[in-house]
Amino acid sequence: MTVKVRFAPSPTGFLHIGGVRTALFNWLYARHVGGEFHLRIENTDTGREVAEATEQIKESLAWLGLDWDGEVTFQLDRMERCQVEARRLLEEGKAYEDEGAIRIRMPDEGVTGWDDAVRGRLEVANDTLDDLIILRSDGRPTYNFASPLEDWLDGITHVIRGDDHVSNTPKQIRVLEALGADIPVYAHVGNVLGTDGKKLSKRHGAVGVDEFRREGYLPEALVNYLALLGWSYDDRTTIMSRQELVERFTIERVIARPATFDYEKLEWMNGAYLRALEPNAYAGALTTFLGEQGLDWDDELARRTVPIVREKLVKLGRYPEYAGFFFHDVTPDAKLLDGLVLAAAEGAIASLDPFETPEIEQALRSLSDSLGLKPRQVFQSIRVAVTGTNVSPSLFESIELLGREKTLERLRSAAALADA
RNA sequence: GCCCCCAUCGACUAGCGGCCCAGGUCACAGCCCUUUCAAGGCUGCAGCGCGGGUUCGAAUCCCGCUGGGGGCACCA
Repeated sequence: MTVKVRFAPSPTGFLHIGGVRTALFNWLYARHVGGEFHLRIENTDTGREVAEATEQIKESLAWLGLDWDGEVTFQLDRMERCQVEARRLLEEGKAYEDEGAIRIRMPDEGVTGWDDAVRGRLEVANDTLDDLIILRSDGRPTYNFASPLEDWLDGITHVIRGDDHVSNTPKQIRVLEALGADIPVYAHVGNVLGTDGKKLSKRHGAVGVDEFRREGYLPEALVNYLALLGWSYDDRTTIMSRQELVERFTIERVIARPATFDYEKLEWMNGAYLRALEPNAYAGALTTFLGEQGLDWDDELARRTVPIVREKLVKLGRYPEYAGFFFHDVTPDAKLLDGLVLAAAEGAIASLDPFETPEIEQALRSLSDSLGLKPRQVFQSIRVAVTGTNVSPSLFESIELLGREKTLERLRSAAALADA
């Protein structure tokens, strides 16, 4: 039997990082076993802006590389089928009418249980189960009816979802039984928590996927990081490619406990991925990112900054402030400038030939000797003058790339600033 | 209030009765490299929530407590 899983977000907002983790686990499992991963939009509640949210969700998944099989389905499209099935249950005596709505009968004695793939045996006393409304008086199905019904129609074999659905599961199992459907395997993963220990939600700031994209995270890094939230391969492996993740992912190694999302570790991992990129791929990611940021910076120049920038950047979002001086004028802080040093530096490198890193370095080093100053004192003033900040990429290489003309120009105007 | 789930360093986790006076990663601290630094290298700090059992032996099994999370709609 082919494994079929689904990711079923409701289109009430943008895709959250917690939801993405759920989608990822489903996707990894499907790809691992060679099964299918379906995307279903649970829009039973005819909310506004459904289309926009749906597009956003699809775009986020696509960006992360979580491709789905077949067409995206919408719960709303199966409303009629839900009504047909509800009437059938009515006729079979498994459901009854109540104030215009239809309720399904739940057993009063015994327990409803299942073998959860991550939690083991779970059971709930049936007397805690109310007769669930499956069809509202206006004819629309409720979530706990439509969702399992669709799982059945789609032939879903494994339901991998968040912790918060545990209490829905016995209800859905009873619905499925009444329908005469097979019960899928359920796997309930611990929720992703914010730094405050609360379940991640819209109110927690930058948790939307598009937000991470805007900040310059690589999808590979985000995927790798998320995979490690509630799952692990062994006791020492941290960095894993998408392919390795697919090869190694099993539900058996998913744990039940909730996990706190840690931005710092994500940043570290993103930096690791960035540094591992081939220069060409790095340049591609960078220019694409800058384009998405609406920064109309010269692609060719951006490509040339890659070698001197890649070692230190943790996320692309830091690039504009770290390397922006290559693309626009700077306004250095006069307090950090030494007019004498700058004037001397201008003279020291004005006529260098070739105007390249080794020559520049040599010239500036002998300058600090002749001025009787420590290299850092000299270099720091020049750095501020040329890059506009005291934190920048390697100074000599930056000067080479910036070029003679611009460098001299900046040294000159900074010197003027310093004297003033 | 009722129901359910969870519980190892600050965070993510390994551990499925002896290999653990608990291993890895992030963070943090110190040192090194060095033209700054957000990078790199090395070293270090830090944990089995508490109390009872079971067992020759428990982070690992059982019970209770505490703590945290989730759910109790004609929401999804």
